[in-house]
Amino acid sequence: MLAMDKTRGRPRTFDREAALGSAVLLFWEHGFEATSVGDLTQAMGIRPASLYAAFGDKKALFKEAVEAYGRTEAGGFLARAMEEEPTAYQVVARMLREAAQVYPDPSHPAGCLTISAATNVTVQDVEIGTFLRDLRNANLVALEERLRRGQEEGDLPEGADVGALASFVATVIQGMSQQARDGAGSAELARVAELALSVWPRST
Amino acid sequence: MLAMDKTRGRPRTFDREAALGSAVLLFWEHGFEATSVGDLTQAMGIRPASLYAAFGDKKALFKEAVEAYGRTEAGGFLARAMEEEPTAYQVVARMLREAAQVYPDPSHPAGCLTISAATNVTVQDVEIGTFLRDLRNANLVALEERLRRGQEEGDLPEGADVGALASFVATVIQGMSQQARDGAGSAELARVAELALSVWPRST
DNA sequence: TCTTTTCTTGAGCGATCAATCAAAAATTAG
DNA sequence: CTAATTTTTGATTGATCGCTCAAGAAAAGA
Repeated sequence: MLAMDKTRGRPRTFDREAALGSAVLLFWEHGFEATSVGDLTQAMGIRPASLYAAFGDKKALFKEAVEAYGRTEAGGFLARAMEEEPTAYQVVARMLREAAQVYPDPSHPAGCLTISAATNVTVQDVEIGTFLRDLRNANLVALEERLRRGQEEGDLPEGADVGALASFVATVIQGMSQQARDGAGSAELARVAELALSVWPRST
Repeated sequence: MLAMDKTRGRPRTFDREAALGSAVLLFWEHGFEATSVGDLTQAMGIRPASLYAAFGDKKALFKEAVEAYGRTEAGGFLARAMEEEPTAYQVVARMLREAAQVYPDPSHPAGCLTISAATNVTVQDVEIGTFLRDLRNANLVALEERLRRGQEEGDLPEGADVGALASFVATVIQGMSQQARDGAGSAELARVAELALSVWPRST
C-alpha cells in the first residue's frame, strides 16, 4: 500500500538543513534566477535528483530558503524588533540601527534576501517575484499595525500619520539594504539610521 | 579598402532610436538577465542579426539603453535637479518630490532602471552589475559634492554632516524606487518624501 | 550595367537551463 | 533470507539561452 514511512528505505546521505543553508546563501547573494540548479547542487554537495526529491523543484526550494532565511539572525531581526520592543519608537529605532549593523556584515551576503533576491524575474517566474513582494507588503502592514497600536498606547502622538511613518521606515530599510549591497559600511548606514530616526515624533 | 561609409550599402529598415526605446522599456521592467534577446528582437520588431549588427551584443545594448534612459524625462530628473536648483535644499527637495511623482507613474515601468535592472546577475554577467553599481555610487558622490558646494555657499550649516545627508537622500530615493515597484502610489511616496525632507538642517 | 557595401532573412550553432529517468545501493519489515 | 521502500548515481531530456553564418536584397560608386 501507500507507505509514507520516514524510517523505511535508504536514508538520506546529506544534512537537509545544511544543504538548505547553502541554498539560502546562494539565493541571498545572487537571487532566484541568477542561481542555477547546477550552482545549488554544487554548493549543497548533492546531485539534481537528490535536490528534487528532497525539496520539490527550484521554486519550492527557494520558498523554503526564504523561510529558513527568516529564522536566521540576519534575516529575522526586523520581526524580532516588532515582537520584543515595548514602544513604537523603540521598535523602529532597533530596526534601523540593527539594519545598519546587519546589512553590511561581511560574514554573510550583503543586504536583505527578501528585498533583493527576486528583483529581476522572467515572465514565467513572476510567481517568485510576487511571492517576495507580498511578503514585503505584509511586513509593511504589520509595521503599520504595530505603530497604530503604539499610537493607541500613547507612545505616538494622536496626530501622527502612522501610514506615512510606516512607509518611510520601510523605504529607508529597503534603501539601506540596497546601499549595503553597493558597498556602504555599518558606520555610514548608522548615520543614515540616526538621520531617519530624527524625524520621529517623540513624546520625551 | 576598409570602407566604414555610412551612406553606402543597404539602408537600415528600422528606426534605431525607436528600437533602443523598446529595449529601454524591457530592461526597465524586467532587468538585464530576465530580458532575453528573443524578448528584445520581438519588441524591437527586428531579427537577432540586425540587433547584433546595430548594437554589438546584449551587454552593449544594455549599456546604450542605460544612457538612453538617462536622457528620458523619467530617467534624468535627478541629474537635472542637481544642475538646475540653486541651493542644496532645493536640489534635494526637488529630487525627493519628483521621485514620488515619477517612480510610480503608470505611463512607464515603475521605479528607476539604474537601481533595479541589475540586482540579480549571474557570475558571467557581474560586469553589468558593477556597471550600474558604479553609476549609482558616482551619483552618490556627485550629490555629496553638490551638498558640499551648498555648504560652502552657506545654504547648509557648517556643522552639517554632508556625507551622511547624501547617503540618507540616496537611501531614501533607492527605497522609494523599490516601494514604487512594490505598488506604492505617488500620494504615499510624497508623504515619505516630506518626512525625509523634514530632517534637513534648513537655514530659513 | 557591374561591383562594392551594408543590411535582412532564415536557419541553426554550442552551451546551459530546469527537470527526469532507469538502475544501483542502502535501509526496514516480515 | 526475500520483499518493499527510499535515495543516490549517471546519463539525458526538451527548451531556451546568446549569438552567428550564408544567402539574398537594397542601396551607392564607377
